[in-house]
Amino acid sequence: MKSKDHVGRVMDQWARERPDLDVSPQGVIGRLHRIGMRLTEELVAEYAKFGLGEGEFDVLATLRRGGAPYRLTPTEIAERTMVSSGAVSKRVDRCERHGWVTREPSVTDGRGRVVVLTGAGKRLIDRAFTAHIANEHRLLEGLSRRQRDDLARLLEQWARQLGV
Amino acid sequence: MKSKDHVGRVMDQWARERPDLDVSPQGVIGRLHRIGMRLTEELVAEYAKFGLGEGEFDVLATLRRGGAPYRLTPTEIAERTMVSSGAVSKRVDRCERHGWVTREPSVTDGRGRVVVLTGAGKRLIDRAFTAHIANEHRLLEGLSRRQRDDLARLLEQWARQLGV
DNA sequence: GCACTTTACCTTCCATGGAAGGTTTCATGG
DNA sequence: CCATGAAACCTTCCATGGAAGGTAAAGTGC
Repeated sequence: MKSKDHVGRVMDQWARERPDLDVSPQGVIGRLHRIGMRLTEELVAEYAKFGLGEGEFDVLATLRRGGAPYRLTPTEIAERTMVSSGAVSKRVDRCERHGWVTREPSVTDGRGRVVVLTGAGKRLIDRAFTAHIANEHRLLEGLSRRQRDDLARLLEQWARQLGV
Repeated sequence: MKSKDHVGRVMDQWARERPDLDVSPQGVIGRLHRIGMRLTEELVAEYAKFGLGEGEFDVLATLRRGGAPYRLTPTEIAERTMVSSGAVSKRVDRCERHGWVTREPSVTDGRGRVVVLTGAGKRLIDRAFTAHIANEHRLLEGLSRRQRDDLARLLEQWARQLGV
């Protein structure tokens, strides 16, 4: 009989204290939350090795995976990274300060600006992303190939249901 | 042919831009992260209906599920909620200001303090937690009973591997 | 072509959490 | 018993993000 994980113990406590409630959703949501916190810690530690915070990594990776010529508007970046426009402004500020991106005026819209990845920014994110993916492989080592596929499929369906 | 979710599209972009990398972990980690962000938004919105922030909810729920007499030290709260001792200090400050908890000196340890749930705090968290669980049921509606069980099992194994 | 509304981006203010350090108290070895 | 180190909690400082509001430029209706 293997011992419970943290969330299993929490669920037992609630079953005792609030037997009127079916807390089974915590088996999914509680664990997802807790795993997410741990994963974030681990990923952020890897970004830090390259002098990057989570926000900066997100901006550079979003620009990079968009492909040449590596240009996106702040609004596009906000939509793709699920943060507010204000957060994008500040993230781009930090990237700009380090010389990883520049801001250029839009040619088609006088209000618009375009965020452009610099050569230095591209070289940095290419190195950091390689390490990032290796790190993600490591974090998934505890699951078999089959289990990862099952998990990805279940999460994909759920993500689609939630509209994310 | 169903269309891809957001993370599926991101993975396609990386496959094109960085064909040298196996980005399959993102199928799990990227989706988990994105679902986690959405879930947090939804849960926080529910807490707010009771005048609670995420931190306060966490503190009150942790005290409540510990059972009578609803007393824990700040260190215990920090361990159970995965935040720093400084964060616990501030969370307890806010709960105390609202009269949901009190701080009492420890009888056995002159350095120690004990955080105690008040009657008002217990009544509040009991109402809020009932709504919280209903909310979690709603957020899982898109998955079948069988899928939720599979998901919970996979996440439990992964959580144990990660030590969370 | 002028008012009005909308859009895009940025700035300011506030809330929150982590890191590091301070204070008080406890435990331990001599 | 005292000195030293450890533990518990809190406070301060800093980083970050959201919300709300400001500014500039488009779009729209007349």
